[in-house]
Amino acid sequence: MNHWLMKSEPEVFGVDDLAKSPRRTTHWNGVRNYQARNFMRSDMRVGDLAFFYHSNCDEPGIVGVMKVVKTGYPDHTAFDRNDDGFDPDSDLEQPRWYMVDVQLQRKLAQPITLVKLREHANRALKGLALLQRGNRLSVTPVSAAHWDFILELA
DNA sequence: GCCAACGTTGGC
DNA sequence: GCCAACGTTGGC
Repeated sequence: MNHWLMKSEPEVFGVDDLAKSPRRTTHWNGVRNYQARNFMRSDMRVGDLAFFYHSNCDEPGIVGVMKVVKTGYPDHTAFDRNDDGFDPDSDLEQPRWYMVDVQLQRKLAQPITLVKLREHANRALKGLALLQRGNRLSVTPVSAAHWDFILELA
């Protein structure tokens, strides 16, 4: 089983939105970066676990744990002219963008803030993609060791 | 294939 | 709102 970290801006779609979704499940649409897409399209498996990370907000950090419940399939919002993620170059026959379905397993009682994670950047969390200099990928892998360590911070 | 211009991300 | 980092675009 693989582990992941997936970013979302809480003002757009936060952990509370997921908690309120039917079956606490949503399709993770809107990823428009090839590397992040590749992770979703090719590497995510049903049963994989992912941290829900709030980005671009007052207190960036991990706020929940999700489970992948459906593997990669075409992101239909890329074909929606009225969607922010509309991509006129995406081809119905050969979709460019993919998404997965994720289900909220639990919302953390306390967020694990980016500040907190950074405290371990040079030791236990050395190499965590989220903490790499300049990293902007919205979907990144998390090693099993990092995953376990972060959960203990919760 | 190079690379300047441009747009986006996301922490601060 | 600022701006560093990075990805993409497109002219050459």
